[in-house]
Amino acid sequence: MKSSNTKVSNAIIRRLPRYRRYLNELRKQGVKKISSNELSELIGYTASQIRQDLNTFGGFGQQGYGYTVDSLFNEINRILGLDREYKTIVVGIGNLGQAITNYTYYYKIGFNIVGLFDVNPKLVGLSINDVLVRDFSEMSDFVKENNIDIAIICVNRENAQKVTNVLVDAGIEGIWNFAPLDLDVPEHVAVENVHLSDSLHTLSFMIRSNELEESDK
Amino acid sequence: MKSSNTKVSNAIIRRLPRYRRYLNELRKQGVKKISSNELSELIGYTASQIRQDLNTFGGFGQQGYGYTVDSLFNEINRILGLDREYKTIVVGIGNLGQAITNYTYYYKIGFNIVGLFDVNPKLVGLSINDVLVRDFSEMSDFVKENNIDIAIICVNRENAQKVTNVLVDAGIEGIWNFAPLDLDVPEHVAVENVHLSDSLHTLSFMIRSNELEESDK
DNA sequence: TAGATTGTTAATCGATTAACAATC
DNA sequence: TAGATTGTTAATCGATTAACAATC
Repeated sequence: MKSSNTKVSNAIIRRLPRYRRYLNELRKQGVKKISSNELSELIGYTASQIRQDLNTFGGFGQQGYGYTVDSLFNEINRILGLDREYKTIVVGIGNLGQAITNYTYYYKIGFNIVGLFDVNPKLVGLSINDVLVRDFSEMSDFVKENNIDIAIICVNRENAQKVTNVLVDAGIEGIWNFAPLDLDVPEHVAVENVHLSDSLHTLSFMIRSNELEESDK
Repeated sequence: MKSSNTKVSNAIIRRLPRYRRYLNELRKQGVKKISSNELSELIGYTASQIRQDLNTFGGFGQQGYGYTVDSLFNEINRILGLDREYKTIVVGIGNLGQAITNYTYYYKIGFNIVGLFDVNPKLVGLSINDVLVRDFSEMSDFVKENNIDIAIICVNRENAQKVTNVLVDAGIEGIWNFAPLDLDVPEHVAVENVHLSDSLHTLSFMIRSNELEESDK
């Protein structure tokens, strides 16, 4: 594996989880080996790009043979940091927060939801999947005392930066942000945005483009 | 506005909703005019890129003055296809489906949820925001009869392609896909994915990178 | 060994940035 | 008019693709 301080381009990072998804499927189907050409057919990236991408992190293949599905899958898991567990909290337990909590709880191995926080007294005291909803005022201490790695932000736009500041001060490592704004954080804190509005607007753009193309004919 | 068949790069498309978001904020704050330099400061793209991006669609500014916030906001709305309404259905009314339904209903003007579908008899017959949950078997006819534009797919991985095929046959224009796979659709159908797993794995990668960098010092 | 396929270098393509003429 | 700032062309940079030598 190459030096960790070689900055990996964003384009590659975005492709990694996709490689993982397809390799996982192949693995489940019992496929043992795959060549960059076969993978290309499946994923839709060029074989050349696949080889380039993988070689950013190391030589995982074997000339004349291809890649062993299982070991490549494991390598990518390791690259993605999925070979460990993350202590995770959710902030903002409204509709979306509850759904994301359940989603993460049931489907995301390694991301352990250990705390839920909200300001709404109607929610504080309730439990979701046996995890208690605590008052927001307790969050800072909780993050420090339990060495929380990741916070999932599901509060509204207006409060998201304030929540973020508290999390950063308490030593959070990563934020999965569902609030529709770009958070201001120091460099050592990772932020991944899920901007649902932006995504829906992108869909709208594509539909409009298709319609224009149709009417051009 | 330039010809609609000039293919707009994906990079630009992804930036458009972000322009919209910042312009909307400025508009709400009562800001009347803005230069590409000021906008650059705010959004974090270079002024040059902003001018390039906007000029892909037309000359919306005025030399020596800048851009009028209100009219630029309106132009971008139009470019994004947000100057119309979309008849929308949600397929798969589990936890995530319900959350997305509520989210879209309350926050997304123009995306009118007019139908909900599921196979679960416990859900069929219920209402969310006064919209009835119907059995999946009724979906195809419903889409045809009501000229549905957009379907939001919140079913599981296993059923997502099957659901998609029915939607495509019924004449859907766009799909907002929350299932963790890449759907196979004809070219005239727009698909926008929200791959929550991929997003979380990207966050994991970034956290790991930061940790490696830290330990390198 | 011969064939296959990777790993890697070189070429190409596209996107971003810089520069500046046009013009409000 | 002078100053400011866009719109647009040219230069640069980075990412993708092609080619092929290395090697299993």
